[in-house]
Amino acid sequence: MPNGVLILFQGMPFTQHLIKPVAFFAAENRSFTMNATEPATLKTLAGELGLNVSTVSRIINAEPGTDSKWASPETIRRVHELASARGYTRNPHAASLRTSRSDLIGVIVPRLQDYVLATIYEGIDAAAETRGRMTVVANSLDDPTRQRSRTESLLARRVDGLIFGDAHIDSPFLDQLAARGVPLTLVSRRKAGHVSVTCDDVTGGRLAASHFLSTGRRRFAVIAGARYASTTVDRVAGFLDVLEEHGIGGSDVDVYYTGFDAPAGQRAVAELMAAPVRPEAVFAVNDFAAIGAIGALQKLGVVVPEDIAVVGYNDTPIAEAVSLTTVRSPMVEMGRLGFDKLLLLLDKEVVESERLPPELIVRSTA
Amino acid sequence: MPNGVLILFQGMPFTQHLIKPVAFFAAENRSFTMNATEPATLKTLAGELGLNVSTVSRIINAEPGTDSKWASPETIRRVHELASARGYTRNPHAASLRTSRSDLIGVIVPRLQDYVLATIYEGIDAAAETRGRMTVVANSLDDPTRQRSRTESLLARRVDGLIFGDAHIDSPFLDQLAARGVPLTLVSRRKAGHVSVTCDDVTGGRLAASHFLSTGRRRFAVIAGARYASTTVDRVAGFLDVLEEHGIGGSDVDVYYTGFDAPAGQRAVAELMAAPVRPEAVFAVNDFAAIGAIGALQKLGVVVPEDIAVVGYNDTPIAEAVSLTTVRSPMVEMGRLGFDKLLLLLDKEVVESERLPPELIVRSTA
DNA sequence: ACGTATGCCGCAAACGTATGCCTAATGGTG
DNA sequence: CACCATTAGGCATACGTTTGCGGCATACGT
Repeated sequence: MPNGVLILFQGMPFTQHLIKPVAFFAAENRSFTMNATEPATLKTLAGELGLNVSTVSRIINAEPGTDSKWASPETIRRVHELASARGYTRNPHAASLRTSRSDLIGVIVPRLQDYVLATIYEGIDAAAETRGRMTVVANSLDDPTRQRSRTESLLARRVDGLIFGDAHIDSPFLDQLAARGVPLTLVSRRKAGHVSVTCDDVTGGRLAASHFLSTGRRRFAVIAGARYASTTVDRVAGFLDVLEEHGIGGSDVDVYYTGFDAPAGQRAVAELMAAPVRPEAVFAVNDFAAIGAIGALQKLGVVVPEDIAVVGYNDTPIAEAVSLTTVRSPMVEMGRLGFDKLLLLLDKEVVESERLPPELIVRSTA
Repeated sequence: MPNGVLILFQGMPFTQHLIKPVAFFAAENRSFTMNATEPATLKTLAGELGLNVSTVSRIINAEPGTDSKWASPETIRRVHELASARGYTRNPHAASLRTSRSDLIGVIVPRLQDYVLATIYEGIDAAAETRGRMTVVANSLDDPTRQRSRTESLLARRVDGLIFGDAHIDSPFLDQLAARGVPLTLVSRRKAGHVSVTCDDVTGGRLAASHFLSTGRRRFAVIAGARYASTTVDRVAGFLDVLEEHGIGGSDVDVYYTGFDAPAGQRAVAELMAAPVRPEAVFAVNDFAAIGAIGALQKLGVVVPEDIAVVGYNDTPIAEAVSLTTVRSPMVEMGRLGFDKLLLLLDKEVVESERLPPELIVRSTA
């Protein structure tokens, strides 16, 4: 048998994904013929090295920086060398069982199909990746029953904490969860009594209104989402505030609570064009609703922005593509911060909510 | 102390999420004062019931249908009753450690921001939910390095199998993975040698071409995505096939490999309008690219479809909103089937790839 | 009456890791 | 030389499940 030959294993049973190509050593009368069909564990490493599992465990878990006083530099080198040669990866289930920490974070969003939430989730996941955590995401569809059931199944998987992107401003669900001691943070939507990272949506609504006023519009419609979302409530409130400050209100502004997607925008247009008097400007609390609205308006022969101006919200790529004037919200950043704050919460630190500033992006629809 | 009083615990330490409200029983001289700060385990249940953990385990794991011969009906009732009273949920880490199965499925997609992949993932997750599995998703951004690293970290978490939505038709990565014995299936994109569930993209391309021909167009452009994606390759191939069958080719059709999103559509238009002669019809292999293209065309004063007709692909909601003619692909179904086939694979069954039929949806852009 | 089948359940050993507590040898100090 | 601190590890247990292998009754067949 040749010395130090590299043998590649193929077509191994599926439980052995983690085995990497392994070098056999056949020296003199002594040869290690470790059972290559078994994935490397602390025990197998320790056995080969003539060490105790506890020693190997401590060496492997030591911070790379800290000069651990648990072993000699030589031993540490040998351990790391063999570990990487055998392709050792810690069994997270065993570790979690021992430590009762899973390093898993659950994320619940209304729907990943929604670009906004998908982007926020990317921010969460990016932050998790840098911190060595993994995330598990679930769609609640904003349905209270599903919110509960998906939450319970994530907890049953022993996630360390939860991030909600689907908070309902009027539901006791999150309060009950917090009372049970579940660490959680909120992103995108806020709710009193919980740590949240949101866009400053009141300001966002104000930006839209101010822009319309500065271009001389006087009659308005708002295409709003669901009433239970703080995003809807705050954006509408900010918008109406500014109008009121300029003495506009009452019959000069109509709010349509339809939804956050393109079809919702179409439905809203169908409604508002049926009203006795047309608005001169439409504020949609979501880009997709805005685009749906614009599509419907154009189909009716309405020219945007000459006849009716439109402003959206979030500044998704599609907004840029169709040249939609919109309010930019920091989606990725909300996700990142939402995750970071949850981590602080898990460390028993005190954490405050945060509202990130929006920015008006003027393009050609308003 | 009152009898059978219901006590609600609030503000418990965060490790105890799973404890549900617990009923204390104080009867005569005997009173269970179980340690309410500890989550229920098989041991605590068994202790309270005077049974052995193995018995409780077998009862709890028995299929609800099968009349297990492991315990008397009365005992089974008592176990289930106490389990639900204590809010018992199995510790999945302990179970996985024992069985070396995690019931976790890893999913890797180019990017969840992409509506198409997000929808496919929803199909996967929906299927997983009905089978009692959980999924973990990661973005690869179609970057080979990230594909590998995200795959390895999912494997390190001991997923039972993987579903890829980002297969590169020319990369050996998946082959290497399969050779290591990792069970996997592909969705959206196919690759020779692996089980995949895709849309019949060749047919989809043919549908688009036939439609253009039937409305009298003779000069074409294709906005294609990345060359490494089978979706690009197949859709373009089907499109060109039909043209060739009608004697069209060569300088009468240009293919622009830009990307799958709206900005890619804009870039492609910038290129194709700079060419010496304009196309009469544009086939975009993705709705978002199509919308980006339409936006760019309109900005240049080109009227769609009179000057240039446009057909997209996938039939996303935004297509309906802007009245885009497109080829519908069964996204959710692809996800579902991709998951189901992986489960079959895990059961060592033989599984075949599948191509689902597309459908042309004619609206007003072509 | 005796052997066997069945119903009902317990014993004990893993799975792989983390961690509190020991120990043995070495080096330094007074 | 006696004593103590440091270095370099080992021992043992617990985390919560699952599962092969019994074991003891009672019922049943001959």
